[in-house]
Amino acid sequence: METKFKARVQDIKLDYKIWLANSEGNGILGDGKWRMLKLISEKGSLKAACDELGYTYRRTWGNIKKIEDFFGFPLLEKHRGGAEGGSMALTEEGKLLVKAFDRFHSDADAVIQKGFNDFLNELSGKE
Amino acid sequence: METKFKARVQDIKLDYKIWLANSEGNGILGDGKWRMLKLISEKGSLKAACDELGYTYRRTWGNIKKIEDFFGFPLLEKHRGGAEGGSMALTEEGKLLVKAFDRFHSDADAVIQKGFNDFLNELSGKE
DNA sequence: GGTGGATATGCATTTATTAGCATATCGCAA
DNA sequence: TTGCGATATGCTAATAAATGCATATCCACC
Repeated sequence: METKFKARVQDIKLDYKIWLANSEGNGILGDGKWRMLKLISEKGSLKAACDELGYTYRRTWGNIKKIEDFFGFPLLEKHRGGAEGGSMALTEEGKLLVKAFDRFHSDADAVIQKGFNDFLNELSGKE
Repeated sequence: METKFKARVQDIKLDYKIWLANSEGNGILGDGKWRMLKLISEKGSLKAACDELGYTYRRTWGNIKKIEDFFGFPLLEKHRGGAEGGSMALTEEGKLLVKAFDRFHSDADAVIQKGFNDFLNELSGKE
């Protein structure tokens, strides 16, 4: 049985976000900051990562501080000065956090994508 | 092997949102609006539902309009006037949409909760 | 035919987010 | 020892989002 939804189904996109929050419900680490951590690590530089993603250095720096304040230890080694001006790299803890979130996220991606397909089928009346 | 994260793990909460968007990426229907639709249906009234959830009538009305504009047909039957002042009830399409999103959401809830537990264990160094 | 209470909608105001500017610090290399 | 480029941080301006009025419309019931 077809439904009125069928005609619109191909225009429906799915989006979702997962994030960690503190006990007051304030966001600590989510998709955006996670991707940023990975890119900083890859580039070895906060500035370079911000330039690539189009984020402001100021804001991203504040985000990193929030995450580290929550955990109570640094996720990034920061180096100032030198020929290159400075650099950043993930600490061991930073690497572990990114790796764990990677796995979490890719598991969630798969399941949510499948659930979305089922959802669209159900809307269309295919079951 | 224990990690520095272990001491903070019990303070990490998980939150996530799933929503449908149009092709421009604008949000159409997400967790909040979905819950609101269900409550309107339950109460038979937009005003009563807003009062209960603490949302403003003005804003919620606009949200409903956005959803219906996207789909091109109504999800709610609206009645004005009468002894009670007016009422709302889900249309057949509205019921189908809520039901499909219900299933989608509960599937996602289960998997994400499990993924989060695994994530915390991984952070703690339990594997 | 007037009342009450909910739907319907515009608009001004307040509040929260984000962007952007300015400026200080650091340390290698020329 | 001076310059360069990135990290570090305060503060203000611009945007976006939500709130809060105000007001009109509708209609069963008395």
